Amino acid sequence: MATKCANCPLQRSDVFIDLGEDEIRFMQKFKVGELEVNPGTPLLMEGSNSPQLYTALRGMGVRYKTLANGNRQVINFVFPGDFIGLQAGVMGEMQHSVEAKSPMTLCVFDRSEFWSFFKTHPERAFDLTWMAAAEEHFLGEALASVGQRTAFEAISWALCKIMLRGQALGLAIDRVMPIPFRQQDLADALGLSLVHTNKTLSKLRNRQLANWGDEILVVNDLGALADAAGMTLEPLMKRPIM
Amino acid sequence: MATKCANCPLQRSDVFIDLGEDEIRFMQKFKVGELEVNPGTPLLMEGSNSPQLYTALRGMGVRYKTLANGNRQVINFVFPGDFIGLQAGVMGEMQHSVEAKSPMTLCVFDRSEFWSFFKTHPERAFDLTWMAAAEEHFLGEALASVGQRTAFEAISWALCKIMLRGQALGLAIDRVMPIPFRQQDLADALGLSLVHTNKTLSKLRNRQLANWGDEILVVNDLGALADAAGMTLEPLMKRPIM
DNA sequence: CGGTCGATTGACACCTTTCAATACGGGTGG
DNA sequence: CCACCCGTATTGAAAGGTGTCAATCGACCG
Repeated sequence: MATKCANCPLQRSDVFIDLGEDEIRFMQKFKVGELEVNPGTPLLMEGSNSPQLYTALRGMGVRYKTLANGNRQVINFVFPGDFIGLQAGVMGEMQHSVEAKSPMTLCVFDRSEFWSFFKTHPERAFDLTWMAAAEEHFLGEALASVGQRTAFEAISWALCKIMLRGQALGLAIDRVMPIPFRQQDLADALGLSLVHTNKTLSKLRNRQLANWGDEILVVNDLGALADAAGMTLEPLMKRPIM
Repeated sequence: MATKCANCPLQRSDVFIDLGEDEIRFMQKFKVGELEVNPGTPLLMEGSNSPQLYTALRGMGVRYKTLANGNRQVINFVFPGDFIGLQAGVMGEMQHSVEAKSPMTLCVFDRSEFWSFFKTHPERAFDLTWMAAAEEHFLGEALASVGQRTAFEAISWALCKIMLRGQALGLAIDRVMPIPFRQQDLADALGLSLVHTNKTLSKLRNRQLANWGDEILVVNDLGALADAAGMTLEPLMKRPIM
């Protein structure tokens, strides 16, 4: 049974901006179904022209690009509340792929209705643009991490970011957060080799900054981790959801 | 005297989608003036809440972030037609700075009118979202370059990208393009040291792939350069302008 | 029980960074 | 007109962070 938008589980989290009644009705009309997938399932492929757009309700995944030489660049990690397919919606085709890394539940929208966002619901269109700008912001930070930080700092930064989102979403219970990613995913996100990523993770473990193993991330002192990353902890902004 | 939108020089380039008459009238109302700046002038600062948004009419610049350790990450290069300040427009404040690297002419818009895009001109709002998505796409590619390519490949990629845009915009005359950037700018964009950037550039020069010096970039064989970068040359999409 | 996947480790090669020094053009003040 | 300073580009040498190669180990699974 598809979840009703009125009962959207995401609305319970206070990192998301509350939708008005009218907006909820509109999204409900827009929603064509719900999708449950297993880890490893590809949701969108680079170059594809998918008729479907998604909002992640539960579970996690990765966005990535595959290069000519076979290398993979993980663009970022997908968490509940993330909108998937914006590029396909506005530009016609995806520029990266999206794959589930844990069991996921996704809200499915019909792309052909996409334009009606702009025509009839300007607030929703604005939210969409907001999300695009937020993504641009994140990618700018990621670029700075990959470009300017050492492996140690970059990994600290990434784990910090993940934990922050996890806490905001209620996925982290008291500094402990389950994450389905592999070390290779993190390595591909930061442009590091798997081996070096592994060794750096164990260094973080030795220094009691972060402990990631058995699909579980533990961070005792977020502040210390952020220091190690050379970043400043900023409170997350409230975000809209689709 | 400020240029009239009806005579917008950008509209002459065929990389940009033609605006309808109504749209031109609307943009004209939105436009509050024109700004001419010298190289080195900061246009927007990270964290600022600028009341002004811009479209680059002439000249080039850079977007960049400054990290806690003082390092600088150049997010990308600004060319004519680029919209500057989207983040401030939708999220309230800029997440990166923008600085002119050559003399620039900018179209100035009033941010307080920003919302009217969405309320009264859904096509314009859509174009804005399109541009945000395109930027997201570009940043994804940049991330892949910095993360997965060697210095030699990354620099080839960057010069290729620059030349492609230059040609599309008519800034490149027969494989020759003036660019006001410094080697340090490119180094900061790709996460490389200045010294290594310099040496890699001279390697490109030796191999007759690209010659950048005296503020001029010469690329004889774009295909060969793209090969060196391990990228595939794709025709630029037509883009909207604001 | 063999086979696969992910995590871990050690050794070694090498791409990049850092440190230093030189060169060259443009601007400025004496 | 010349000395001097500053930003940018170049080069050489040495140090070091990361990548690559290889082997081991534990957990899960048919």
